[in-house]
Parts: sequence; C-alpha cells; structure tokens
Amino acid sequence: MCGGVTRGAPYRHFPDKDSLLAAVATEALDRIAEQARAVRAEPRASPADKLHRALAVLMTVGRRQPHLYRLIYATPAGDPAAIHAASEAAEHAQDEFFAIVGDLVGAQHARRFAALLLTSAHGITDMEVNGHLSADKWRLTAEDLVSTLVSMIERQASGE
Amino acid sequence: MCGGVTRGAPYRHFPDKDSLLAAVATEALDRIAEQARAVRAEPRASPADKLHRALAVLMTVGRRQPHLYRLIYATPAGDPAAIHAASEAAEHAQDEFFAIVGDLVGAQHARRFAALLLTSAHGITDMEVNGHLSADKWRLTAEDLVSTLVSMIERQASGE
DNA sequence: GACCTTCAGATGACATTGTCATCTTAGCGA
DNA sequence: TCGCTAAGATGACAATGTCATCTGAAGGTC
Repeated sequence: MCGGVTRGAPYRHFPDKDSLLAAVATEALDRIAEQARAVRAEPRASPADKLHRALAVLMTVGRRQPHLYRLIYATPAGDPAAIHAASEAAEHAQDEFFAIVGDLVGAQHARRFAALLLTSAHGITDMEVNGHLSADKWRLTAEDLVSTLVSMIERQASGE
Repeated sequence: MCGGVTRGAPYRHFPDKDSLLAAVATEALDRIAEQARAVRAEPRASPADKLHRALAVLMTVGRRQPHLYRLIYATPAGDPAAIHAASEAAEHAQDEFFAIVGDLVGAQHARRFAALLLTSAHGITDMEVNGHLSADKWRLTAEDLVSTLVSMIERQASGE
C-alpha cells in the first residue's frame, strides 16, 4: 500500500518528507488564495457576504480535509526552499483575505481586523475539527461564532 | 536516551502512546483550570483584567511549551478512558474561562463570547507559535489581537 | 528467615517507517 | 545501435511503537 509506488520513490523529487508535505501545503494554500480571489471578484455580493464566503472556504478545508488543514497551519518544516515557498503561499492567501476585509471595514481598520479574523477563524475551525467545541456545552456552531465576530467588527468599524 | 528508563517501560502504565499523551494533556489542562480559577479568585483585579490574565495563561503555555500546547488542542486519542479524562479536563478548564467571561459581560452574553474568546485566543496563539502571524506583515502581537477582541466584546456587551 | 506473590522495569523481538545507496530500465538523443 | 538520464525498485539501516518474556526488588505469610 504505497499508492502505486515504493516508499523511497518520492525521495527522487523531495529531499525529505517534510519538504514534500510543505509542497502539498503550498499547493493547498495556492488553491485557497485562488478561491478567495474568486470570491472577492464576485460582482453581486456584498463585502460582508464575500468575507463570510472567504472564511467558509477555510472552514470547509478544515472539515473536509482535516489532515490537509492541519498541514497548512502546522509549523512549516523541510528544506529552506520548501519552507519559503509555503510561507510565500500563506502570505498570498492572507493578502486575499486582507483585501476582502479591507473592502468591508476600510483601510484604516483592515490590518487589525483581518489579522483578528484570520486567527479567530482558524481557532474556531481548529477547535471544531478537533472536537474541542462541544456542541452540547456551547450550543454554538463555528458559523455562529464567525458571524458574531464579523458583525462585531462591522459595527466597530462603521460606528467609530 | 530514554529518560532513564527503557522504551517499553511506559507500557506498564498506559495501553499505548496516545493514552500516555492524553494523560499528559489532561494534567496540563488541570493545571490550566487551576490557574484560571486562581485568577478569577483574585480580589483586587477588574473582570477585564482577570480575563486578560486568564487568556495570558493559555498563551504562555503556547509560547513556553509549544509541544504541550499542541497536545492539548490536538484531537484526543488513545483508549476511551484516557480520551474521556482529557475531555473532562478540557471542559473544566473551559468552565473557568466561561465564568470569568460571565463576570465581565453578564450571563446572557457569556456563552457566545466565552466561546468566541476561547477559540480566538487559541487561533491567535496557534498561529503565532507556528510562525503564521508574521510580525513583519501584520505588525500586531498576539496581545494586540486579544486586546482588540476583548475591548470589542466589552463594548458590545455593555452597549446593548 | 525461607517462601511466595506481585509489580515495575529490562531485554529482545517484530513491524512500521523515514532515509539512502545501489541497481534497473524505459525513453530518448547521437 | 549505443549510451545517457531520470525515475522507480530493491534492499539495507536506524528509529520507534508495541509486546511477550524474563528479572529483581518489596512486601506479606508461614
């Protein structure tokens, strides 16, 4: 059971396992950035709606490909080139979210709120995926939490 | 290099590696709950201050014992008893935070905001620990983000 | 004190897995 | 046709999770 090839075959293409996984993460991040860009480009969606959809992209990865999701958010490892590529891809993806948040809250608040949204959405997704967000105890879904946060940020950004 | 004992010795006490790690996580969660309880019991600290300190407990674990931190937030594994114990401990720790948040925002908002704070604080810490919160790009510390969120929640809870 | 039980650690074995040196071979250009 | 090259196969080795078995120390019984 080696996916059709031998255990050692990948070492022809990657210096070690971590670098291979970093490459997988890089590709995933590129896809996420691409999807976020597509969301941002939608003509007939409100900025808030776009933000929700973009965050939903992340949460969907967490739910449907939890291993990939953990890979994306793990400390990048492997050879420096692989690490660098992964960090680049992560930054590009973050830039897309940053832009979407900026469209919603304006440039002055974008940095702070984009960072808060990205980190919070990750925490929410991660805890849900790992079973630390007991539906029984909290009676809140990941979407509830994201909505709460987005609404608060909208109010905050427009109110003052 | 086996910490003074042989590789197989722990199997006298735990059915498998995951169960041992779950027990380690359980103890850590108990300590965290204990610290949170102590913070809550401080007589001369404001509710907001207590919340900040309680969240700082979590962030400190992330920074000083990143492996332990990941263990705590990983999907619990091992034999059912170990998993159950870890889940219990996690719930107790969450209960302490829940109470502290309740002291700050009142009972009606406690559930929602406590869940948001716990998940967000985890996301912030996790991304910082794993190097996904580029200080260079965002120019924000984990503390900045937590403060932003706590302030927003305070305003939200008192304002309406 | 001799004897026995028990439990924790040691030992040695086995399977899995990350890694690598070496071998093989399909494909391709000279 | 010859020979190079790149990619996979093979076989080896080390680390590690796991377990069956052995050993020895501690304590209880007669």
